[in-house]
Amino acid sequence: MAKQDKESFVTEITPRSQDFSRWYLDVVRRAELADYSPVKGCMVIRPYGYAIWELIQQAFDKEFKRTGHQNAYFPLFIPESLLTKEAEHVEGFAPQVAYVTHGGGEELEEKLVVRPTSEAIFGTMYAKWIQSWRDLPILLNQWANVVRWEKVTRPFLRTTEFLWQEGHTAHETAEEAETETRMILDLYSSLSHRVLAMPVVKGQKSESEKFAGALRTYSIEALMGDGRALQAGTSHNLGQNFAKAFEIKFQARDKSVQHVWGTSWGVSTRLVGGIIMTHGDDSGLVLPPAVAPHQVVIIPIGRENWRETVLPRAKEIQAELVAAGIRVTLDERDERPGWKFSEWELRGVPIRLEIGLKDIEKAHVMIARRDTREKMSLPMDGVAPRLRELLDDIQQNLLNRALAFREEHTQRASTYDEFKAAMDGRPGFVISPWCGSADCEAQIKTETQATIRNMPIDGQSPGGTCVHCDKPAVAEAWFAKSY
RNA sequence: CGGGGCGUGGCUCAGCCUGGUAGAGCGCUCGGUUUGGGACCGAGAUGUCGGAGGUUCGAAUCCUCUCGCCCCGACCA
Repeated sequence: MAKQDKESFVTEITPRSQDFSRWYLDVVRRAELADYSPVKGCMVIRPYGYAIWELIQQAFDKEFKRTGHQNAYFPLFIPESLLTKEAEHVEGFAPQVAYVTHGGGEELEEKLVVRPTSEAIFGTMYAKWIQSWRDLPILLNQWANVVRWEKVTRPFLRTTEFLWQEGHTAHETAEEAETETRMILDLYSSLSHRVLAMPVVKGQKSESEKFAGALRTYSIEALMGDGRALQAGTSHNLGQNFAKAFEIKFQARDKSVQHVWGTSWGVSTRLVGGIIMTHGDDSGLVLPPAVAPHQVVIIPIGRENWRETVLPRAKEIQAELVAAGIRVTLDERDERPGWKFSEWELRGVPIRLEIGLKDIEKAHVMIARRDTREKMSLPMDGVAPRLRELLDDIQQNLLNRALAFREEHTQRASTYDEFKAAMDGRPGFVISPWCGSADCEAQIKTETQATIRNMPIDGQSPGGTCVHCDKPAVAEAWFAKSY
């Protein structure tokens, strides 16, 4: 706990500048987003945190459906033999897999793995369902929990069990699979910007960072408030790797028998952590209106009998806002207004609406926006459409602010000296040409802790030589220390 | 998994070195006064001191083991 000066109204939150990690944990705890559970590495997502996740889910799910995907549900358990079918896949996930060895009081003949991801089980079922090119494409998604045994965990950012969405598709041609992979990447990027107000860099992962078993992996990478990067979503072109391992075959238009081309892609509850670390400040959470469980909180102000004098009018305004499609809550608890202000700021509610007798007399209300802390007076008449606009403005402002932050924390380096200076200086992205060698990548990581986050698809052509060695560069890579 | 730190009421922590009836602030409950930026007064409730073993007449305190959390590194959505 850190005592604050009088100007920041919240106590028990460590200032960001003092200790970013602690600040993050304080916000998660104080805003009641999540709590530690009795199980190591597993958190309980509390109602407020879960409400944010539900809004994220809704926004993403809508886009998946719009682009032709259907939801389904596949089992939590996967027979060990299935997971081991794709060699690179097993190797990648083996250290993180949890096993079920007993059931019904007896030892199982074949161990079951608790899914760390579901390519194996989707692949197995796709092999049964696909016979003809007419069965393609198959475009499925599932919202599920997965388990990966992690050594170091942090709420939302890395937990042993986490919630996510995983899309699994099968296509007739390589081109279609690549189109799907890239389309999803674009969709993730667009949702990140529009809904989470979290700018991301779209790009391809290096060979060493790609998904185990994929042909290639694309990711969206966001920059957190402490200058570290967060992988916020991945989209994999699986090629025919899983199709061959699971014998997912179909008879093509030319009568030949071929393997399907697969993709898989996912975003997780990690996005909640991304929102916290992108927008939050020393007073707590700052939520983009699109994912704020309460977009407006109404706080009645009054002396003795505010319940009689102010509350009825507050309820009318609440009804007006609800009718306008705004998520609004009225805080009529017996607490002092100042206490409520702090409490809702800590929870990141975008707009606070204060209404007291003075306001009712003048037929206006007091408004305070969370992002800029600006206060203003608005006429009661037409308050709903005005707040609607204000919410849009806050959403846009948060994105702009995050974009500006990323600009300030993105540097270019063409020599290794410049690179190291940049990494030691202002934390953030450093864009540099790279030769494509895993050795260079590994050495840079050892020496600076920075990794290649990705290589932007629409990035500039590199030119010149690798930032680490003197071989010609093959790509322009975005480096950063990452979560 | 290595290095470091920490586990005492819901939260933040004191007490441990030097063993002897478990404490503070905040929060919570009740009553009252209050209410436009985290109010005040009064009265209360809340603890197997993370867990297990040991040493001792006696352990929050000493010893051993163990579990969990945090920070820094190696692996990952």
